Amino acid sequence: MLQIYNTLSRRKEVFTPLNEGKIGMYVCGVTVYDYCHIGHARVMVAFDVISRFLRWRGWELNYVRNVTDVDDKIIRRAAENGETPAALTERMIAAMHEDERALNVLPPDHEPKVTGSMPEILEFIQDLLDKEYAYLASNGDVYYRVEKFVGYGKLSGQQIEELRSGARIEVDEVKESPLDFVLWKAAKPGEVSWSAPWGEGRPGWHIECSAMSRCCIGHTLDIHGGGPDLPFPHHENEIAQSEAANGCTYANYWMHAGPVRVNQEKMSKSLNNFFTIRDVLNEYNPEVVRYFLTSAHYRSYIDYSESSLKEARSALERFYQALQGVVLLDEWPEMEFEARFIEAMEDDFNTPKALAVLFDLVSELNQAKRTPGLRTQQLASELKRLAGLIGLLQQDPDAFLKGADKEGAITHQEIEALIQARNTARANKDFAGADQIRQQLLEQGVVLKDSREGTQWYREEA
RNA sequence: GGCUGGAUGGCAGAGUGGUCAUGCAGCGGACUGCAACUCCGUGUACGCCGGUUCGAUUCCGACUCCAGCCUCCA
Repeated sequence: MLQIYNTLSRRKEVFTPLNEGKIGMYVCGVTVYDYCHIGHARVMVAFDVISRFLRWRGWELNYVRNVTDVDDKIIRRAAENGETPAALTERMIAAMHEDERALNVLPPDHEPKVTGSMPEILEFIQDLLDKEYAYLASNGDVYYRVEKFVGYGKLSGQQIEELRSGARIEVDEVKESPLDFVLWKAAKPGEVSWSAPWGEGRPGWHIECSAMSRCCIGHTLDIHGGGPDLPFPHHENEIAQSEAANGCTYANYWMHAGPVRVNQEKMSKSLNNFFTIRDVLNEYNPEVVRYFLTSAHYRSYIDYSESSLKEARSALERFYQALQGVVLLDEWPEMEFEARFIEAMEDDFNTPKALAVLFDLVSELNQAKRTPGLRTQQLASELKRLAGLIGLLQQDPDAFLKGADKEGAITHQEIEALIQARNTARANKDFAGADQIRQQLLEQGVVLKDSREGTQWYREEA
């Protein structure tokens, strides 16, 4: 029985989809004016884990994640770079896909863009105008009439009176109420724009998600997800738009990932304290990053630091050391680990709990390895299979542990040659010479393991 | 100020009304020529104060502190 924490009710609820066996899931994606950072990676990985698990459990999932490719920041950045907005967004989308592939994040079923969804957006705004939930202001903007929507603030627990008293007073106010938000921005000279019955311009931020989720999934979403900063105002505004236009519940389960922090502060573009995914991947194996993001529950905050990445690396080393040298099977009997793993995952996708099950499996595997045989192979096969359900441990153990040859670092070939020299020394009982070679390799980050089958090695960091 | 969360052993991080989380690091031992890996063993953990209870880290209330949102932000 799957339970999901619903931001709307602030508790775990038993998950029941609208249509039996099928799930429509919409997740707010990225505004593509810059490279993705670790905060983005967290949302990508969280919903990747969720979507993989839902599918494996037999649900037919329609996973939609949008791309925001029209926005003030994009226009500004493109102008700074001396390129067109389209050229900028195209580059950033390609980079995003590259980052995702590195992190073993599977693509969503649909990835609609704002620029590709203009008819749906115009239709949606027209709906809201017709129903008088929207109005055309004197400057050509179209706004949403927030105070007409009963229940505004229900997702984030906001009271409309509190919001009103706290609202900023803006100069040159053309809105009926300070709470109203923009659905359509009238075109400024020289900016990209589209024509609409009410005038040239471009869509506001929130309307795209209401429009795209409606056309890709339907009036009611089973799951709507996103980052930690989205419940207010973005998702609140989406609810207002969609429920006013469609006359029914917008989303049954709201899921929000927790923030990534750096030095006790949220990592964000506005604080400029972010690490891009590609920066981090320069230093760490992508799976280390994925493991790091999976090692805490998706809703809790997580601290990005060198030590937490190192720890993730150590944990993965334990997994891969256990797997190393074991021949995997195609078939093997069922094991109790699966039930425990599923139980953890069905408890609001509790990956730390699921990983603890895998560590128990490793412990049993290591014990079994003392008398190698079928049991060892079965345990190793089961480990790789269960870890694969959340996108982990699919690399070749040697490839992970030894790492690829890098510029300026000692190569596989050089390492193997030194190991041979050392083994010759050992055979001649020249232990001082052998230890000198070991020390030499250690200084380059290479650790040796002697065993009956020969000398294994791995890099301390990859 | 309003709205949400959170406080667990050296660190990371689950969880539970009364016997084990788990990982990393540490310590002792086994294994090893020495190591590494691994195995065995090892740690007065649950912010503070009250209450409910035979019993609370776990339930309830107050307090303190921390974070997120309230402005573009995953």
